[in-house]
This record gives sequence, structure tokens and C-alpha cells, in this order.
Amino acid sequence: MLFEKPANTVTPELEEKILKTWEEEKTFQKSVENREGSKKFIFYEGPPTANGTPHPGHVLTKAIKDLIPRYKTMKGYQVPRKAGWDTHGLPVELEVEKQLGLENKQDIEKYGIEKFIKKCRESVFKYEGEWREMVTRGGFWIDMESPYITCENNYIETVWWMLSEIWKKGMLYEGHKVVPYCPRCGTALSSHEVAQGYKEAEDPSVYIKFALSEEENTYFLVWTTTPWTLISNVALAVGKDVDYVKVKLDNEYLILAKALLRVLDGKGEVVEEFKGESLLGKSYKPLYDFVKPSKKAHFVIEADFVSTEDGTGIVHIAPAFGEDDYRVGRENNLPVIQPVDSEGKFTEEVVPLKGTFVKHADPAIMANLKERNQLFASGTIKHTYPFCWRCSSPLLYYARHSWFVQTTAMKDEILKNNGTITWYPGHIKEGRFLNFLENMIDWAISRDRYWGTPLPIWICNKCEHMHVVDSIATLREMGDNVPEDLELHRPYIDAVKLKCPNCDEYSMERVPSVLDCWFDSGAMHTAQWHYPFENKDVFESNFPADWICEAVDQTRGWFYSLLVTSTFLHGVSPYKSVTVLGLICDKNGIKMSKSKGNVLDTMKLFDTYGADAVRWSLYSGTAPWNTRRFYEEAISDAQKRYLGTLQNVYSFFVLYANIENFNPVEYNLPYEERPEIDRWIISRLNSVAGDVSEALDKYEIVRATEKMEKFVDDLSNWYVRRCRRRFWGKISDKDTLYAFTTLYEVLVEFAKITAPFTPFIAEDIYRNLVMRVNKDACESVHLCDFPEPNEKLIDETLQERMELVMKAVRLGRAARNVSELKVRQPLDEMRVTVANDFEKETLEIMGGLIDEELNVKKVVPVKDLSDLIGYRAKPNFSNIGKGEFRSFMPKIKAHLETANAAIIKNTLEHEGKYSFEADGNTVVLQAADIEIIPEPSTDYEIQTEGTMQIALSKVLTDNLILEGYSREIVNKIQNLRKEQDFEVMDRIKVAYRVTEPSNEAKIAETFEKFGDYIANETLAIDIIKLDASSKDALVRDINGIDIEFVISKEAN
RNA sequence: GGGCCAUUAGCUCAGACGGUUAGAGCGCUGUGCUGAUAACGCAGAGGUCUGUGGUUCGAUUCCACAAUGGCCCA
Repeated sequence: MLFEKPANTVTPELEEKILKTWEEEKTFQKSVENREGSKKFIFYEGPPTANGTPHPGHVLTKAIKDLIPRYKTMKGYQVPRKAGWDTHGLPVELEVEKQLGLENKQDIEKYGIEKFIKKCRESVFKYEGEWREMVTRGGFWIDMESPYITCENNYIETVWWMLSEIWKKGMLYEGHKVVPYCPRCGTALSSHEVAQGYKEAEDPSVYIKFALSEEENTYFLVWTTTPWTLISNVALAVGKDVDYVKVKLDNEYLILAKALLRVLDGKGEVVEEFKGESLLGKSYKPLYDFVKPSKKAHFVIEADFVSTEDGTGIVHIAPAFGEDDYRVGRENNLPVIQPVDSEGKFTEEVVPLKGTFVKHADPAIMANLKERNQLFASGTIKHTYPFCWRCSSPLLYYARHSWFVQTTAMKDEILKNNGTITWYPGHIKEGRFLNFLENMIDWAISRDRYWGTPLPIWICNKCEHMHVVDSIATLREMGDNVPEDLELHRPYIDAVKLKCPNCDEYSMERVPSVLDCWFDSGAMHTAQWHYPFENKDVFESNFPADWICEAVDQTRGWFYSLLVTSTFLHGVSPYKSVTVLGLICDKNGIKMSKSKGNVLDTMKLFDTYGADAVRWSLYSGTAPWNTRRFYEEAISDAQKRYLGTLQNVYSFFVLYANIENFNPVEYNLPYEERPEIDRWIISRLNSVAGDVSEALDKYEIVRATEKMEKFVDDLSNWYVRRCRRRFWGKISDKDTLYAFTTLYEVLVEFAKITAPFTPFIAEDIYRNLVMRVNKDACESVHLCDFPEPNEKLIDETLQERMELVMKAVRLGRAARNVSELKVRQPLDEMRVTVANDFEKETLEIMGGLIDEELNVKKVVPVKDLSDLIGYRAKPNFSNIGKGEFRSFMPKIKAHLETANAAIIKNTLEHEGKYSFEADGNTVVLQAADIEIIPEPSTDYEIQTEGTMQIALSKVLTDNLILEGYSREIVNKIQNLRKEQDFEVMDRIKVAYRVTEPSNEAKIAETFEKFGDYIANETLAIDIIKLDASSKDALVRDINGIDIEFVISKEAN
């Protein structure tokens, strides 16, 4: 056997075998090395974290991130693919805390930071094995032998260098950030954690009166849901353009927004009206003076977030306890009053409430204000409020000390660089991402935690001199006794003291914070190469990335941190284009998540359906950025629809090629000599090669898969189906040789097209069909070039003609279906309307395909089918019954039924009415009085699609009936051969007997006329008629006539 | 509360720079093929293209508003 017989269906075992070959032959490495010196296509791998198991979402990401680089590689680019691991951060710490039974930071410190960090480091690669397995099994090619790892010294050193560069630009500063803070856990929460904890809550809703300093008996009316923050009030904010009113109520004057007068319940009288602008700068008497403000406070400022939706239009500002408050506080140079400790309790400055949890202090504060006549009204409000996802404590927005990168100073640059990025889908660029960038705030990069890149900031404990260390070398230079094998993590690095240039002693200590791990991953464009300490040229030739791809949750994550860090360091975006992937949901559209228990086990899917099927199901169907429903049926569907069909064609080819011992290398047949249908499928192949390239160049993956599925369908269900007989012949026959050659070429080239998508089946086809016969071929399909469409072989006209033929066949099949005439029953003719000479010509040239497929004697092109369509006229009874000729109804009916309906139709169309004589009267009927019903000829079945109409002759002549018997007999004998397990090439003897004597004549005539045909088709060397029933006989129904058959193998 | 996205057949999804009759796969019903065969083909039924307004000769497509769902942010 020249070729190995492929399995009927794709098996996961085959994939395992191919994986082994790739590993042994280092195919992936070669695919990169072979392109040394070629133009590069730069791809950056977003680092996953290996302390969690891979999720179907990761499989989608990996699948897309594998397709494009494979494609680009085959297109001639060199595509290095360095893997990466994200290793720092709170999730790692939480995992370890859980494992050790630690509950909070105090526990960790008690346990010991050094031990804790060691555990974190061990935990980081806990699931690396599962990741590797998923990546390998899926056929995802990425270099996991030399990944970048964010917790390695080299990586950290580059990050330090980046931070010091930012510092040198004066854009690294120390400040406060209002963060959602859990007072019980003693830690700030990330936005992701906060989002998990929103709950419906009931809080106080109070209206407070703030007395103006300059005007007697006049008050600002202010609304708040957090009375405890009033102690920290430093300002009131209004909208500049908002309308405010002064209302006289009893003996007091209240100021509030005009639009919110309703809070007074219609009481009082408006005495003055003005814009918010005129209130700016007015001072008022503070409610409390527990803490003396360090700067000017207690006056009216302007803020853009003041709304007139609720409240009073005057907003109480406490910069320590609100993000907006903090921001306007900075803008207006207001003091921060922070009399609350890290457990959420008032400090001793607030004498009467000292030690009280702030939320519990609300009633006392309200009572106090009421006593002082400063409480206008109070009630409660239901709203959503964030709670700690771990312990359910209400979160406080709390100003914490933090280090910042002043991203706002680079905002214009960052926006400009976003402008250079091509986003897929485009709306992210101008929508979600731009929106996020425009609301940019400075990046709080410090975390008061343990397992992370330590901030390289040292401050002198004597003179507060600050230095940001840019390298290990500097550290050694400035540090005291830095150990040789220094580990750059806490607590080791904390012990390093630097020499203060002012004080001339080792009095500089590192600030205790670690770095936000988003900065780590965002630094990969530079840190993965340990630039600038080494690899200068490598960095330069690998920056920026041509393309990156991650899921939509990275918009505010990696996409942002990459862009920001690169804008600071290199002035440009680190990626030119980015594909944003949608969420993975289950069959019911519910997000797949561990907590919901609806996560599919991808390894199991790989083993059941094969990685190719999983991959194809992820590429096809819907665009990558849409949410994708991922479920088992979708994968088996992809397998059947695409891979199964392709596999079928492939095994069909091998079956017959082996019988004929067809060796493709022995032939080189000119295309122009081949039959039309061969040139057609070759033309289609070349079109598809072009279409797929065009689509992938624009990252339009679904469009590529659509074209490929259509091609495979055409190949199987038209080319192979129509050409089956050709493959049964001998290759000494040219037509058969052409067929083998053509199908061979198509399969080989198509394997290259599908290689980036479904690398396993592609490799199997290629290795079997090419490498077994051609020792000089590339040693893997993945080392081949992607097929370039050969314009000379694309024959648009031919493709158009074939479309027409297929359409006619479709209509013919529909006609047979409707009239219940199976294809085995030969029919006389099919008429096909043609709109022009091109169509007429097409039917003349290619009508043979239609004849055969539909089993009709001839295909006749016609201008129209008018001679086959008649009409029937019928009175519209309800209409006529209402008119003046109602008494003539029986006459009208009789007349319309007998008259020539075509003439009536014509007359109505031209004159709008129709009249005739009845019993000496003229009956005049309007168009609405007559229904014209088209009545096709009973001899033909008519079908229409677009402009094409066909009429299939249904008339069965005696001869056609006999021929029908013969086809049926052949069919039944073939089945018997199969039932009796005869070989395809076995010669047989046939004996038959008609059970009903009255039918004998018909069958005798059939054998007389078509006996040779029957013998030929069934490889029968002898057909005899039996007179008596035989015990071996099997009865078969031949179009209503029972015949007993006895078939036997003829000994050779 | 804000931003973005989606809403097309029973289900999963394409699509149309606005134009005769809006497509595919699955499912369903019918049927065919039987030298690719525990595979496969074909046909049919099935749609007020979420709703309401607007622009237009013409809107499922463009615009506005609304409803529902999703994501992100508060």
C-alpha cells in the first residue's frame, strides 16, 4: 500500500501520535528556526497565573493565540513565541493563607514573612503541570522552555529600572488613595473583589443644616447617607451652573438646588434664586471641631459630579472617605481629616466616640445634631452598597497611604498612542477603552502586602532623602553588606540599608510596600528580555508587538498596563493591534465559573473529540469577541460538519488510490487538459486560499472558517459525489488519472490551508499523502508555506457556471421530492429557463452533470415555461354576490370554468374588466370579481429559485418504467452482494424468479432490454431465470413487483 | 447611576455601504443514496429581523427613545 489507510473518523489516538512526532522532531522549534532572517511577526504572550487551573476561557485564548502565529509562520514570517508566567499578587497570597489557615495580616506576620513568601513561591507553579498538559495537548505552540517569569530577579530588576526611570521623570510620588477597605480584614480590596460584594443595604438618609458664617440664620441644606463622615467634613460642593434657591422656612433661610425643592415637601417660600457659581468660596461654620484642619477649610467649592437627581444639590465633602471627595480635595488644596483607625474605629481625638466603629456611631451623631438643631430631617434609604466578600463587613472608602505613578501627566500621550492601535472589534478603541482612559486617575502602584515585586524606594529615616534603585548594581553600590545571592523579595530585601548621601550613614530603609502585580505583567514588553541590562538587540527587534490577544477583562488590566508602562518608557504603544476575546459561557449563556460549577473539562473534551474539533468549534460559528457558548454538542457538531467531512474525502481518496496503486509523483498533468469539474475544484481551492489569507490578514477568523466549511462541503458533496465513478476506473484511463491527480492535489493544498486551524488532521493528511511518496518534501505541513492563490487557475466563469448547474440540480431534486419520483426512476427531460446566452451555453456545456445527477435523459434550456403553465378562472363569489350580476352566478361559474382562462387573464390585465354574453345579457366582471389561478401542466413539476425555473417531466413511458426496473434490480443486487460480504471485485451469478406470473412479461422485457446493463453494473457473468422457488432465494420489491433473487460468487 | 455590546427560525449564530423572495448549522417532518456506508445527501415546514417613533421613494439595516439580557465601572 502506497498510502496508509486512515481511520473513518478522526481519533484522539492519532492526535497523540502526532504530538509525539512533533516532540521528537522538534517541529515547533524548527518552524521558528526555519524562518531565521525572515521578516518578524511579533507576538506577546499575556502571562497566565499558574496557581489556578486552566479554564475553557484560557483554551479559547490559547486557541486564537495559536492560530494567528501559525498562519503568519506559514506566510513566511518568523514568529517567536515566548511564554510567560504571572506569579505575584494577592490571589497567590490568599491561596497560601487558606492553605495555612491564616486569617489576616497579623496572622501572616506572626507566622513569619520569610516562611510565608517561601510558601507563595511554591504555590506559584502548583498547577503548571496542568497548564503544560492543556497547552501541549491542544497543539498550542509556545515556547515554555524559556518563559519570562515575573518573580525572577532579572525580571524584577528590569521593573526596578522602569520605576526608577519614571521617578527620574518626577512622575512617581507618594500620596493618598481612597480605597475600598475592609476594617475587619485590615486590608484594601481590589475592584474585582469589591464587585463581588455589592448587596442591597439600608442606610441612614439625613438632611443637615450647615450655618453660613456671614449670614445670620441662613443654612446650606446637605444630604448624606454616612453621618459618621460629617466629623471629617472640610467643604461643601455645588454645581457651577446649577440653579439654587434660598427658601424662607419658619424663621430660617435654607439654600438648596431649585430642582430639589421637593425635599421641603412644599413648605417654605422661595425668596431668592441664583447660580451655584455665586456660592463659591462662601464659608460656613464647621459642624465639629475634634480635629483642627491643617489648611483652609469649610467653604463652598465647585465639583463636576454634583447632580440634581437626589440629595439637595449641595454635597458634603470628606476627602478621607470618598474617591471623588479626595480628588476635589486635592484640586482645591483641602486638608484631609482622618480620625478613623485601621479597624474602622474613631481615634481618641473624637473624644465622645473614641473606639466606636464608625457605622455604629451614626445614631449618636444624628442625635447630637438634632439636639443642636442642625438636623433638618432623617430617614433611611435602600441602595446597593459594597460588602467584604470574605467576611461581609460593610466596606469603608478610606484614604490610605500609597505610591503613585502620575499617569494623568501622560494622559495625552497615552490617548495618542491608543490612537495608533488597531482594535478588534473596533468599538473597544473608541468605546470601553477610550472611556476608561479619559477618566484616568493616577495609578496607585503600591500594595501593603508581602508577595510581590518590592518597591525599590529607599528613604532615609533621618533626613527623609529618597532614592529609587534602578539595578542590583546600584543596590550593591549604595547598600551595606548586600549578600552575594540576594533574593529580591521581602523580607530579605527589607534588611538592606542604603547609605544616605546627606547623612553619610546607612540610614535609608526600603518602604515596606510591594508593587501592584499589574505593573509586573504590563512591563513584559521590556522585562521579558531583562532589558536594558542585556539583550538590547533582542529587545529592539521584538518591540513593539504586531499583535496581542486576550479576553475582554484585560481592557483595564493588561491592555492598559502594557500601554501605560510603554508610553512612559518608550513613548509608543507596545502593540500595534489587539484582538479582544469575549466571555465563555455555558449552553444557557451563563458565564462559566468554578463557583457556578458549569466549567467543562477541556482535557476530557480533547480526549473525546480531539483537539482539532475543540479548536474548530472555537474558531467557527461566531466572532471571537462575542460571548461564546461552549458546550459538548457544539464540539461534536464542529467535528461532524468540518473534520468528519474532510476525513471522509481523505479516506475515500486513499481507498481507491491504493487499489490503483496511484503514485502522484509519477505524473505531471497540465491543468488545461483536465475535465471541467477538475478545473472547477482547483479553481475553488485557489479562491479559498485567497479568501482565507484575506480574512486572516484582517483577523476575521469566522469568515475564514465559513469559506473553508463551504469548500469542504463542495469538495465532498459535489466534486467527490459527482466523480465517484471516475475513481472506480483504472488509472490507465486518462479520466480516472485526472481525477486521482486532482483530488490528490486538492487534499494536499487544503491540508496546508487548514494547518493553522486544525494542525493534527492537516499533519496526518500531509504526512500520509506527501511524505510517504516524496522524500524531498518539507518534513511537516507546519513547515510548508501557506498556499498562495494561483490567479491563472482561478476561473470565475467556470465557478459561476457550476453555481448555475448546482442550482438547476437543487431545483430538480426539489421537483422529484414533491412529485415523489425517486432518482432511480429515469425521467425524460428537464426544462430549465435561461436568462441569457451565458446560461444557455452553460447548460449546453455542462448539462451532462445535471443529467447524471438527476437521472434525466436530457436537459433543455428554454426561454420560459409559459407553454407549460395554464390558468383556471374562478368567480370571486363574495364579491359578485354583492354586485348587480349576482343572479347570473351559475352562468358565470359555468362560463369561467369553460372559457380560456389565459384570455380572461389577458383581458383583465389590459382592460381591467371582462364581459361575456349570457342569455342575451352582457355580464361585466371587474378584476376583483375573478380569481385567476395558475395551473401548471400535470405532465411537469415546476420549481423556482430566483430567476431560474425548471420543469421536470413526470411522464413515465413504458420504456422509462422498464429502465426504472433495471436500476432498481441493480440496486437490490448490489445490496445483496454487500449483505453476503462479497468483495468489491467478485464476479457473481444471478438467478431470479418473479413471484407473480402476471408481472413476468414486464420483467422479462426488462432483462431483454437492460440485461447487459444489469450484468455490467453488478459484475454478473450470468443471469438466469428460475422456474421454481429456491430455498436460498431472497425476495426484493422492485417498484411494486416482488422478485426472488439467488446470487452466488463465481469461483475464479 | 454611568459606559459599551447584544436582541434575526424552536436552539446556536451569519448577514445586508438602505433596494426583487433575509441565510447556515442543529432540531423537527418527509425522503433519497448504498462501490465514502453504524457515514452521508436532499427537500419541506418554521421569521411582523425586540418594540415605538424618525430620516427616506423604500428601513430588519441609518438615527432617537424604550424594553430585555450581558460585560465593565460606580
